[in-house]
Amino acid sequence: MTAYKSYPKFYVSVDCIIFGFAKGHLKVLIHQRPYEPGMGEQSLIGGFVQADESVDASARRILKEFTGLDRVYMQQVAAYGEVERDPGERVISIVYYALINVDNYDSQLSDIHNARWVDVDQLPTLCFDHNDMVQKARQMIGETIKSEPIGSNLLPKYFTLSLLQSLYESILGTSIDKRNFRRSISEKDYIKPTGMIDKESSRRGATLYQFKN
Amino acid sequence: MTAYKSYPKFYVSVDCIIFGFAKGHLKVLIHQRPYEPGMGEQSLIGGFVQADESVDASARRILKEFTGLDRVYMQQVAAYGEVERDPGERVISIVYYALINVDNYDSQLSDIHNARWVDVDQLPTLCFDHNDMVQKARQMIGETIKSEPIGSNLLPKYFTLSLLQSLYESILGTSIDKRNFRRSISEKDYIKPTGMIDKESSRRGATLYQFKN
DNA sequence: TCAAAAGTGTTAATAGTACACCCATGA
DNA sequence: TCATGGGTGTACTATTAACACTTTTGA
Repeated sequence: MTAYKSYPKFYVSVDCIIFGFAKGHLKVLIHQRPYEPGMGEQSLIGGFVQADESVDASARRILKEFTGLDRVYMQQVAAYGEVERDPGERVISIVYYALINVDNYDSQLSDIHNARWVDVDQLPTLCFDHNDMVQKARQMIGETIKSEPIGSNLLPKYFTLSLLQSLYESILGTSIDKRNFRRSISEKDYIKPTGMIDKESSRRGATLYQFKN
Repeated sequence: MTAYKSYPKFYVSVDCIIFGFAKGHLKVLIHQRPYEPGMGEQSLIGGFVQADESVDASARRILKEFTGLDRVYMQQVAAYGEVERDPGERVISIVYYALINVDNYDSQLSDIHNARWVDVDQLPTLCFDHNDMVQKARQMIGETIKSEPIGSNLLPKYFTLSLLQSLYESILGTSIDKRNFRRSISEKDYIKPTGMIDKESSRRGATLYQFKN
């Protein structure tokens, strides 16, 4: 037996900040909250931790419910534990972000939940503390992308250097010099040219790259 | 009313990694776990979140119970949510670290709880996932001290540059060149000389500094 | 022929690293 | 007088930032 009986228990939710990259901008998947309190307000994708699953597994389950995706790059952001953060009942939320390829998920699932992509720089007011969560997650990916090739999770298999640069610019919220960017990327040795040429986005055509291994 | 009734609730604990700096080494305050499961095992300082307090407030309360200290520099580390992490019952733990001055807390309180300082590089095996927690927290302060003057929380009011350097070395786990260290610190402009001389730690005497404002 | 995106090097500034000797003092 | 920790500067290397023009091609 344990000595825990005298302590209170709490609902524990998981909120997922699902990032995607489309039309040159970093996007977040949001939907309308389907239940009270705050029904109809804009909300991150979330759910409650189940008794038999770890919090990490809960985040993976919720992501799969909304996207059909498994084995996605996810990281914990933080726990949010203010007493009144949910105006209905006390809920402690543990937040994760996920990076997905917007061309490669089950959009029927997200449609069922009325989810939509919104530009991270033009987020509407979300319910509760969800805007804070997005801001923090965005800072985290900004730090991470400086040292790890997490862009591979957001881009199509083949991509041009210009697209890759626009991803970095969108995540970091800065503009980057093209020559400096290309040099720093080539030094990092994450990507390799495929020999294929993309003719869609320019007349001249641009070399298509892919992430290594 | 809320729609949450069908979801399970969980015990939520807070574990505090209380860092101090003594005898040239970064230390952590640990004690023997006072209840089952794992009674008598070495453990971080922890407790359960109460119904009417935020998780942050819970961390502050626990810190105060063990040290008497208020208004301490604390940061959330992460939430730990594996199903079996506590072998007794399901407990989700939210971890914080705190930085305190070892000369300036109520050691009677820590004595009551049989707490003791151990070198972070010589930690015994702690219960559950507590060693993982310490490792992660230590990485965090290593990152933070590179850009923020958090040393002010760990050092006495007046300190020599040698002591400050030994703090950085202990946190980062590296040795630092004395001249390079002094240059980088003076560029950062965190500290100022007091004009006082410390005669304790050297024959010649060393200038005592303090953190600005 | 021109608009639009692709591609390509050099220089300057900054930050970080390596390295060795003299000083002041109390025991 | 000597052992101990205090204090100081310079050269090299690596990283980052600034900056502009030519190429290709489809419309």
